[in-house]
Amino acid sequence: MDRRPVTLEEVARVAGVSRATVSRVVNGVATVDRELRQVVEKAISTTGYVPNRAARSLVTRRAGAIGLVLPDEDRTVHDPYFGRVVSGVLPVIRPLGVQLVLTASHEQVVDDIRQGRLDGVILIHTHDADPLPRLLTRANLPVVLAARPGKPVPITYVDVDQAAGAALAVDHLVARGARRLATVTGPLERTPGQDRLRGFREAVARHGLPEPAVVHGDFTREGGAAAARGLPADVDGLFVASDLMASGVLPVLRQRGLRVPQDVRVVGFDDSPPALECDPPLTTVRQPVEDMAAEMVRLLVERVERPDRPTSSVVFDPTLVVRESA
Amino acid sequence: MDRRPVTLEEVARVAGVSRATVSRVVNGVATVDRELRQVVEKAISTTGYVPNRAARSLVTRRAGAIGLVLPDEDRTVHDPYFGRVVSGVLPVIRPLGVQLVLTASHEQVVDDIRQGRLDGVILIHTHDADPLPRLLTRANLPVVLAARPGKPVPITYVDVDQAAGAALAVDHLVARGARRLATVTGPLERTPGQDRLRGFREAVARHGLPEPAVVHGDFTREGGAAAARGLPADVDGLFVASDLMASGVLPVLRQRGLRVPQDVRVVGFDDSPPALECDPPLTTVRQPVEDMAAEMVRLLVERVERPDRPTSSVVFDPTLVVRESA
DNA sequence: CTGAAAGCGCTTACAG
DNA sequence: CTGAAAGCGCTTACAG
Repeated sequence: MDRRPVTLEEVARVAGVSRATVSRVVNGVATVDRELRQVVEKAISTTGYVPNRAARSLVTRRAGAIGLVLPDEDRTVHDPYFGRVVSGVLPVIRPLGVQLVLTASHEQVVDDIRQGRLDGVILIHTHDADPLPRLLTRANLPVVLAARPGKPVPITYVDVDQAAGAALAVDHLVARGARRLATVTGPLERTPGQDRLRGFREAVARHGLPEPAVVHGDFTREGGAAAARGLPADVDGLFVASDLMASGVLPVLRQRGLRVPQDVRVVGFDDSPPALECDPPLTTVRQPVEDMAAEMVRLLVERVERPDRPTSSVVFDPTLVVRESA
Repeated sequence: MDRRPVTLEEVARVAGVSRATVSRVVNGVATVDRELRQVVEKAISTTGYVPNRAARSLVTRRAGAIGLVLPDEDRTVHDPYFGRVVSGVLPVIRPLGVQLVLTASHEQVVDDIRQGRLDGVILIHTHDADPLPRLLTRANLPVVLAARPGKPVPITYVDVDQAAGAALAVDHLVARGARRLATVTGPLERTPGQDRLRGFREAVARHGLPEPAVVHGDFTREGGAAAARGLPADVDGLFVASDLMASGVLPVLRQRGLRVPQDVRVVGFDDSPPALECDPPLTTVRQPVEDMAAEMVRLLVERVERPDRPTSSVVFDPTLVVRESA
C-alpha cells in the first residue's frame, strides 16, 4: 500500500542507463540520443516514475512556488479583487509547473523565501505604512506589487492608471449632464485610493465645475453605505471608488428617495462582480485585474530568474463600461 | 548580495557542536543539554540561520503543504464560499508551519502528491461525476471533501446538515404565514444542491402543504435571476438554496411587482456576504463555513499522519439568521 | 546526551 | 552523447 515511490535510480536500472541520462530525459535536455530517449521514456512509463520535487529543489535552489500575500486582516479574501487575481494567476502559473501559495502572514513571508519554500511573492492590498515591500526589496528578494508603492522604493509593480480611470468616470458623468459632483473615496492610506481621488479632483477642475463633495470610504460595502449617508442631498453625479462600495451606496440612495440614474448618476470602479448585482447595473471603470495578475506573475518569474535586473513597472489602461446607473 | 544561505554545518561550526545537535535544537528535541542548547541558539541567531525546507522534506518525506483544489472552471473563485474557506483554513494552517497551495487543475493533483509537493488535499465544489475523489481514495492519498460525496466512497468529509438547514427555512416561512412555497434549487449534480432540495420537500410535506414549485438554479447570481423569472406568480414563501442566487432573485421579484417580505417571504442559504448586500437584507440559513474549513484541515493533517486510519466525517448544524426578507 | 555516518533523490560539472 | 561522482542541506538510527 505505502510502497516507496519509484526513484531515478530504478528507472535507470530498468532502462540500463545512468541516472544522469534519465535525469536529462526527464528535464528534456535535447542532446540525448533518440533511441536512448525512447528506452528511457518507456522505462519511465512502465515504472510510473515521478520526480521528487524536494530532491530537485535541493539542488536547483528553486522552490517552484510563488506566494500570493494578503494583508493580515482576513477581510480582503472576501473582496472580489482577490478572486480575480487568483483567476488571473492560475492559468499562467500552471504551464510553468509553479505552485501558488496563499499566505496572510507578512511575518512569515521573509522566512518562507529564506527557507526556500517560496521563490518570490506577489503583494496585494498593501498599505503605505506596510514595511514588507521595503523589507523585501532591501533583502533583494523577488517581489511584485499589485499597485504603485506608497513610498518611493525601487520595486517592480503592476498598476492600472487609476487617475485616468477616475477621469473617465467624471467625463462620462459630465457628458450625461451631471454638474454637482461628489465622490466616495477608497482608503487613503493605499495608493489606488489616493490616485482615484486625485484623478477625480483634477478632472472635475478641468471641467470647470465647482468643488466636489468628498466622502471617505474604505473599499467595503458597509463603508460605502456609511459614506452614502454623508453625501449632500443635491448631488447629481457620483463617482464611487469601487464597485463593492457602490453596492452599499445604492440602497442608501434609494432609501433617501434618490432615483438612479434619474436623480443621481453613479459610476463605480473595478468592473467586478458586484457591479452586475447592483440595481440598476453599475456603469463602471474597468480595470483588467486578471490581465494585470498574469503580468505580475510574468514579472515575478523574470525577477526570480534574474534578481539583479532593474525593477520595472507595467501600467494598464482603464476603460469605461457603460451600464444603467449613469 | 547573493551570498549563500547559512547551513546547519556553519551553525555547528560556530557553536562547536555536531550538525546533529543543531538539528535537534532546531527541531526542539527535548533531550539536548540546557547549556549546549543555549550555545546553539546563540549561534543560530548570530548566523541568521534558517533551515532549508527542501532538504528537510527530502528526508522527512513531508512537503509541509496542503492543496485547496477548485474545480477546473474558474468561476468558483468568485463564489463567496471560496473566500470563507480560505479564511477558515489560513489560521489553523499557520501555527502548523504548513503552506496552503491553490490549484484548479484536477489533472495536476495526483501528480503533485506523488511528487511530494503536497501532503494532501481539500476538495471543494466537487460534482457527483468528478472522478478525483475516487482516484485519490483508491491511491490511498490524503483527501478531505467539503461535502458529502456523491457516490458512496469511503472518504473523509465535512458537511453541514443541508436537509436540516432547508427545514429550518421552511419552518420559518410557514411560521411567518407562508403557505404557497417554492424553491430555487442549487445544481443537482452536487450533493449540497440535492440535500437542500430534499430537506425542503420533506419539510413542506411535513407541514401538510401542497406540492411546492421547484425551479432549478446553479448557485450563481445569474442562475438565480433566471430561475426567479420561472417562478409562479402566487408564491408567498421562497427558499433560495444559496445567498448568491438570492441576490439575483430579489431584483427580479421587484421587477415583477412583488414586495419582499410583504408579498413573498424569502429565505436564503449560507449566510455569506451577499446576504447582507441584498435589499432587504436576507434571512438565511447559516452554515459555519470557516469552522468547517478549519475542521477539514484538522482531519486532513490527521490523515496525512496516519493514512491507514479509517475515514470519518463531521457534520455541522445549520442555524437560522433572521433579517428582513422573511 | 552527543557525534560520526549514512542516506533522502535529485542535478550537474567534468571526463571521456 | 553518456556516465561516475560529487554535492545540495538536512534527519535519524546507531554507537558510545
